[in-house]
Amino acid sequence: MLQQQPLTGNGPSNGRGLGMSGHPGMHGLNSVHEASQHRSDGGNPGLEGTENGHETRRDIGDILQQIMTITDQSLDEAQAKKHALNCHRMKPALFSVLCEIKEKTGLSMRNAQEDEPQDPQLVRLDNMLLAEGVAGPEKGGGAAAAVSAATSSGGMSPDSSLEHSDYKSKLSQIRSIYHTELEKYEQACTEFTTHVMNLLREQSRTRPVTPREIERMVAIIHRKFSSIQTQLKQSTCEAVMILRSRFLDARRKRRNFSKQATEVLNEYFYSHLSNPYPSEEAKEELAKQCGITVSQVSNWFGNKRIRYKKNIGKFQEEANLYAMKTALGARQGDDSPHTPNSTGSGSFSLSGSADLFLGVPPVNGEQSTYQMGLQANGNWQGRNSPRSGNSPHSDQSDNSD
DNA sequence: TTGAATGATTTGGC
DNA sequence: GCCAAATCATTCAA
Repeated sequence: MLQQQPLTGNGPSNGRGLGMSGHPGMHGLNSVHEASQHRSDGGNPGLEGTENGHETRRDIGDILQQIMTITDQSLDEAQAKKHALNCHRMKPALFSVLCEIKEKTGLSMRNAQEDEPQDPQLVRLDNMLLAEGVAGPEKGGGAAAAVSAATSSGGMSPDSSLEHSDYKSKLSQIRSIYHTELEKYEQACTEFTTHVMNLLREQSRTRPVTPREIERMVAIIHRKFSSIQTQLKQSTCEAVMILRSRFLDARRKRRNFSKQATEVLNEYFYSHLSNPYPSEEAKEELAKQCGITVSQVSNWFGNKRIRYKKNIGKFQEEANLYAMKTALGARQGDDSPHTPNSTGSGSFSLSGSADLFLGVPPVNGEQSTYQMGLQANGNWQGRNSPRSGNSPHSDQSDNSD
């Protein structure tokens, strides 16, 4: 992990005895040793406490000589020698020169690797986790997203609140695990970084370790831990996706409408059999009464029309039932003040109009499609095509089309 | 387990 | 954007 940079001899002291061409580490120091020996007037190691330049050079030669022989000594001797070297008065000067050389050569080699842009995949993962309410402040984002998704697809059934709380609790679990793991990684990263920094500081007593080098090392560690975090984020995203598909897929979670809701819809359908196309306003009203969405009302009428048309005979009994029921309601309405919800039809104009009795079979039991509101060509009465400009609703003045 | 019922989605026309 | 028609996917009763 820690690399001793080759000292190439491009430093400021090149040509003055500190040229370290071609060999990393101690080989470089060997060159220093040789060079200094050449320039130390045949230098005699061991001379100390001198005041002129010659003796200074002898000092350097002495230090280098001691460094070169330190590995040949026993551990105790080496420790003692190391201590002596650290206390040597020339040590700081030599050390700073080595640092300077290393800094220059190291920077030129590594500049290209730095300041790399943020990983776009990580950005996407972060955004997604934020949107799902897993990352960032807990504000019910996931649950809100769940509700929004379910509503937009028309899948909000009356008993969906239980499922949402289940979804919410599962999402909360994922969130909790994610944050615990993230915290663990961050803690491990901090601990490891501190450890490495301490090691480097310790090593800096015996080899040149620049602050820049420490910074770079910290950056490398952070990058490594960041890649682990990316994996964690990816797994979390997958878990959220699975959760979403399990809880929020409208098809998967289809629920039959309540009996009362079906009754309301059927009542409207059979009382408007000649033209079973509720206006936007009527759909909204029906949706309100049934506790479903407008799009669900549209779906229901779409399905009902097509299924009714395909098999009128099958729906005959149902049609009669609702026709009689509504007629009865209308008659009661004549006798007493009309109660909008008495038949489940709310404020609709279920006036026992002609539509109503189109569904009642003739006495002889025969039933024509015309009487059922369907023309021979398969179109509904008053509705030649979906794009007809006039309102298809015989008893509803509005037409949102 | 099976088949009918039913709500949702897709496709194509207008 | 709404609708018809076909289809899918799930629920539910036998």
